[in-house]
Amino acid sequence: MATPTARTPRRSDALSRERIVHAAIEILDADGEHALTVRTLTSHLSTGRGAIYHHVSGMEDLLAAAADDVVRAVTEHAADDADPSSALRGLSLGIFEAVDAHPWVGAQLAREPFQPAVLRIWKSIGVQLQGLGVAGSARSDAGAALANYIFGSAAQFAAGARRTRDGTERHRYLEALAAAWIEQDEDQVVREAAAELSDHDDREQFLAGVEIFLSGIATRISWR
Amino acid sequence: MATPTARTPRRSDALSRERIVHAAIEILDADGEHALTVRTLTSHLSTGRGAIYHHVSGMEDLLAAAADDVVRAVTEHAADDADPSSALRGLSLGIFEAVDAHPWVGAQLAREPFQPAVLRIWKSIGVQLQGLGVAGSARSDAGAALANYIFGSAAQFAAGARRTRDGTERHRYLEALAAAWIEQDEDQVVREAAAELSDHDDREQFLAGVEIFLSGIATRISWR
DNA sequence: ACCTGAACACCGTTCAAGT
DNA sequence: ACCTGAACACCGTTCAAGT
Repeated sequence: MATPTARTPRRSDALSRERIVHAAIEILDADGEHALTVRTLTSHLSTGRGAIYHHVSGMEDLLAAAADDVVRAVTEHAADDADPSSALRGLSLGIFEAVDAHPWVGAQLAREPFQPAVLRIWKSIGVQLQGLGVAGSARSDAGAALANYIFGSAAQFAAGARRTRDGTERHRYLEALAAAWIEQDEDQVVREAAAELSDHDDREQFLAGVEIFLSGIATRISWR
Repeated sequence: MATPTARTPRRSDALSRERIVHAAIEILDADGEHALTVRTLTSHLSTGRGAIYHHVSGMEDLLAAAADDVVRAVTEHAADDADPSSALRGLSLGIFEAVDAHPWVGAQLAREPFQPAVLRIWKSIGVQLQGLGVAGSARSDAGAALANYIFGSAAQFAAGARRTRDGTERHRYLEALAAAWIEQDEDQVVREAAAELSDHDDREQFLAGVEIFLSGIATRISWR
């Protein structure tokens, strides 16, 4: 008996960890972190509530796997660059842009230190620091400094990106914030910071921080 | 008619924002972030569920106020130091120690960029950078770099502190983690990082990162 | 004004029952 | 083995009713 042609309609694919993680990323990207619940996920996948627990251990595992998917794409690219310093710049910027596109990743990276996505970033940084000739505990220290700077920045930017996805809304939001800030505290340092706030560029500021870090490392290497 | 003596038993003080925030800190310190719910809080205060909403706007406000209480104690101390660099070291270490004592603060600082505790830290850093002679957008950049490094570190350490409050448990945990890590990835960089992991000191590593940023900032000042 | 506690509209996870 | 969906044990917030 002849089997049906290749375009036999397979109305629902079997559930798998991969399909679940992709569905989670879709929901997170479309409607944000709050929107991902077991209920929205299983309805998106047209399946029963308990079904996902055959493939992921729970919500924590799912969020970690989703973030790892996004981060993997970045760290794989970063390995291309031959110069360690520019590889570190590229890696940092890649993570910044991934968080900009997927704000939930920023919050997730700060949540759990030993999740796969975080280990992946630590390793990428470590490889490049090795290329710079930093070794032993100096490498751990430098790696931790850059990684924690990236995670802290990612969490802060993510909160901003969540609130204001378009530019003009963002500008208005920051101006209102700066005004409220000055009203609360008249100190000159606060006033100047508020003035910088509404037209500063997150991306430029983030990269400036990476340069500060790289300068700091370079100084300390030359001390040895 | 004589009023009763001063030791008239007032069995329950009136509710206030301050009392609510203090009760929240007690619960957070004693049993961790998961333990703070409107139900545990109101039962701790022997009051009705809705009562707290007369004094705080909700859970987010409450957590932000609790973190601000802890951070305020640190930033007030940090202003004492006359030398800006050592004031920045002292401020950083103070926040590290506050997070060590109150791990929930680490998670909270990464959650929301414009909460009072975060603004307080930004301002303290800004004042000291002004003392170092850093001005304009260089000050924003340097301030953001150090602040985001502190926030990222705080979130990572907090997760560790949450898991392992005593030293031997911690050491065992890190050794198991290092072993799992090596098993998953045999790369030499990972192997070396794992070897550093189980006997590294979070506090020393954090302070090493502060030095890297201070070196980087100093280098860039001398460029101008 | 302040407080109460029931009601509302949700959560993540488990598990007996089905296929 | 994989999936279903009801049940369980929770959440934060609101609000009519009390004082």
